[in-house]
Amino acid sequence: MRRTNGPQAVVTMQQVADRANVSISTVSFVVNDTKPVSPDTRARILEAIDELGYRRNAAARTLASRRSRVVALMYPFTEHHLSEFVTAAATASAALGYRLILWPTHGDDAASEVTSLVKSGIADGALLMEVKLEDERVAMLRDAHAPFVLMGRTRDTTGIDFVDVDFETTTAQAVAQLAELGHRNVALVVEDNAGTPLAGHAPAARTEQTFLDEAAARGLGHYVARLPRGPAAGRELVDLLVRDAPDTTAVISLHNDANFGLVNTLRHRSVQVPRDLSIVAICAPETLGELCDPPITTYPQPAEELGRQAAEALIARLHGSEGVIQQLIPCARPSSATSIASAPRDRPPLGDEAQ
Amino acid sequence: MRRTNGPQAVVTMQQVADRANVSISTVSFVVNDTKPVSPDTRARILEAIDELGYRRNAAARTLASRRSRVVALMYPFTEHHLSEFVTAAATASAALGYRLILWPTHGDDAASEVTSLVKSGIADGALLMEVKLEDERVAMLRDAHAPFVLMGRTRDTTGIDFVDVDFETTTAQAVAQLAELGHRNVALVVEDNAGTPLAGHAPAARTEQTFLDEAAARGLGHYVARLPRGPAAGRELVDLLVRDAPDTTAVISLHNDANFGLVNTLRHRSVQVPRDLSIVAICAPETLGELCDPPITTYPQPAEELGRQAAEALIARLHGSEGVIQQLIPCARPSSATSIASAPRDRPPLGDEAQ
DNA sequence: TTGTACGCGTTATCAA
DNA sequence: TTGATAACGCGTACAA
Repeated sequence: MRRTNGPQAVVTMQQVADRANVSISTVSFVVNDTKPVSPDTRARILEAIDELGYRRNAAARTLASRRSRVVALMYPFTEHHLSEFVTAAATASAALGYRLILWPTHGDDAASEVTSLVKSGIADGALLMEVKLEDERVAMLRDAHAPFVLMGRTRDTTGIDFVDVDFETTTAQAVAQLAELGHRNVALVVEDNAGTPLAGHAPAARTEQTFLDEAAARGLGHYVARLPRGPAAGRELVDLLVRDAPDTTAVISLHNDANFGLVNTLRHRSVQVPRDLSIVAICAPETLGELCDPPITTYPQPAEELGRQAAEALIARLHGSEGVIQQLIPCARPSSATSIASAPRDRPPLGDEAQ
Repeated sequence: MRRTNGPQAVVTMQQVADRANVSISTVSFVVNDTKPVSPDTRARILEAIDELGYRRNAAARTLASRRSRVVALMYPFTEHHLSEFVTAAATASAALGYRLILWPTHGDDAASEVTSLVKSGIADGALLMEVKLEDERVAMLRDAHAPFVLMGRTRDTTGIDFVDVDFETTTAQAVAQLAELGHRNVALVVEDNAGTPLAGHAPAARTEQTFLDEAAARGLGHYVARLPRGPAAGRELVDLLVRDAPDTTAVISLHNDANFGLVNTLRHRSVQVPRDLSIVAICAPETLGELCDPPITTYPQPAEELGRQAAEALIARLHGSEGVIQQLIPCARPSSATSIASAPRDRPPLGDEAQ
């Protein structure tokens, strides 16, 4: 950190060497543990380091070694909720001697951002958030021979390192769980990102596809609602169900905002959860379901795990590990089942309840 | 970014100079706009830069100029919700040519983290989150002559740059608003961080103090609940009110988790909001209130504003600006008032309602 | 086991 | 308006 002109000066390796009566390279060997050094010179050097408060200068190390020991986290700057996996990634990186730098990008200047990230030498590699099914950043980074790991997946993942939530497995589990409870008509709600910078993001698409496949395989009636973010989503979902899928007896939600409005609106319409309608949230923040009334059964997002594994994968790659790293992490099983129950018998269609 | 051994090589200033038939210094003058250069040599240089895809090397710039153009965001790594102001700070920094690096710290090794941040030269300055009333990081950074700006405030702010939410003004406004509606017994709920890494954090303490002062000045009965985070907080709050402050007719909440459980529990007890009890949330995420049922009137947190101003203040300081920067940002006024109303007349004490 | 010396890619000072 | 050149602090090949 730059100091305002004060008494403090930068302590250099040379000063440590002078104080310990050795050469600068010997200090380097000790500090980096790159060559054997006799016990007592090592001790003298460590003592000098301690007395002087010496720390290696990051820029000089980077310049000389051609490695910055920094990884960048690229994400669209419209994404406000940098949640737990950011911290997890930063913490894991720190544990491995790396630092995490935030790299917010506009949707439309991602190209130049990638270029400047790559060419400036600021970071050794990148973690990519909010990955789209077709993501231009991937080709750019690969062309630049820049190591990167996706937190997410593109459509074609051939030869690409990624760590992602296993939406497929989680969705299939949720559908199976509901089917076993006798539900015959299930609905899915996902975020609609069309027209936003997140358009084309993968989680909703993958979940929807798996949902349709699983429902079809089990002969279930199915309905998919795509709704924009925001507090109104839950109410809109109920309106859609009433109009287009009134026989629905179970809802799977990949739409965090909708959960609150959903249970609240159902209550106002005297639809009892889970007696009349089962609800299960997938890949939601762990505590979100408990804030609803009634609490919503949740397959919690593996946020910490995903952030940590992504950082560790990238750093392993930076350290020369070979082989493609492709890690899918399913959401944990719900810890409670308050909002799911057996399918109701002879329940009237949604919208026909006594109001 | 380091490249895996590939065809791409680092393009240096010297290569640009060679191609444009000028000296390396002239390239530097153009690139940094530090000295006037004749129009056509400038044009030749820019062309060469473009053709070669040249970018300044960050480490070399840092080493030579002794400025990294990086600012660090220090925060306790237990804080999972890096919300909007982190992105705001990162975006604002980027707009000014700086990068933001995440610096998660344990509670107990903050000392060594500060030291390494300062001495490594990785960052030019730091933004401090989750500031405590007595924060050891402040003295350390000042002793190291390292520029920093608090996102928050210590108890004694003499000569310290900070940007903070104006909890005092916001709290006073909320109390005044309720008093004008005739409320005579008001309660405050804040997060209890005793025993957590956030113990001693300032917002709760400042809000509580202002609340007590304002209530006393207006002759209002008052009650303060300090509750740990978590989904159970709202229910516990109601229990406390029933037991210790049953005449309360209005609640001010600086406890985001509690809001949901509060309205839900009141509903179950047939206490109507706002007819029987008014609720107002202060410094909460803008959309949080709308997710409750009924929606909670909210003084929204100035997250984006705070993050941006903090980053800009720090960078201004790095650019040599003089004078202490102390910026207090009040929360905006609520955009709706669905959960506040005139004080009820002759309402029975909480707990005595028909269940 | 330790020391010498060069190079990393810039910035900045001084001269031309 | 341009150019030469000395730092900046460290890593590392090579020499001793």
